[in-house]
Amino acid sequence: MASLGELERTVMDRLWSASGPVSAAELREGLADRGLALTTVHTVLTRLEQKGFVVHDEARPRRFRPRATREEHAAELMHEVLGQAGDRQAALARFVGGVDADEARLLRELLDRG
Amino acid sequence: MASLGELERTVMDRLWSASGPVSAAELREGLADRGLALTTVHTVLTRLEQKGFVVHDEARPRRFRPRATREEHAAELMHEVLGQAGDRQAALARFVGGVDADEARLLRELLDRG
DNA sequence: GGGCTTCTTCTACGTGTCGTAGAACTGTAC
DNA sequence: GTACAGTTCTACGACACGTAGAAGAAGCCC
Repeated sequence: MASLGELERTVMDRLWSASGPVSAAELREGLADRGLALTTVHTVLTRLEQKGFVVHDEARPRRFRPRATREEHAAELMHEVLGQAGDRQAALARFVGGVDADEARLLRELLDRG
Repeated sequence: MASLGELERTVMDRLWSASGPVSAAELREGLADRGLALTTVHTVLTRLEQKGFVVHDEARPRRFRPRATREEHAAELMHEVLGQAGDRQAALARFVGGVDADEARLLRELLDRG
């Protein structure tokens, strides 16, 4: 699983927070504090696309969006981590041992529903 | 959170699989197929220690062990991922949506026990 | 349709991390 | 106290990432 650099992560955050597809120029505006060149934003987007985190449409100012929602992505990552855990059940046990009461309640609900 | 390189991960795997603390020399034997120099193993262990994954005792052939079990580590990582998920509940929902029946059963048990 | 502007792609460079290990130092055992 | 094993220091090549200029492609206006 490819991990992300600091700017890459920031860009993903912006994409996830956005309400829809975003152009490189718009992204750059959102990151104005960093004073990045437009090409820099493009490069990062291209790399994120190569890694499978981002897709773009064919419209002329290209618009980029995350391949998955932030939550889908988190869930995927969690499964990935669990998969490398050796004893999955022990890892799950440790994991649920660390969730707070509200989340435990939510988990019970979700399990009953499914 | 610092992520690991390929050899670093391999070394962690060996440490997690070991029954107790392991010296650099023993580790090197276990990785004999790679034909690594002892200093290489030491370097990797030192870096893992800097990153907080490994600790060593003060005995003279230093013995290294993981700071946490593989499962503790996985659970920590899962919490970390969850923490960056934005909507934790949505992420949890996605997550439990992806566990198989056996694990769902186990989760229910664990939640009832806690 | 020819040029100006904007967007996209290609290429490159500096820096940091990781795999790798020699050199230098330190402790242990006889 | 010297030889040997173990440890730390230092370094270097490769690759990823932040960064961006140069070059190429597309749209726009007259």
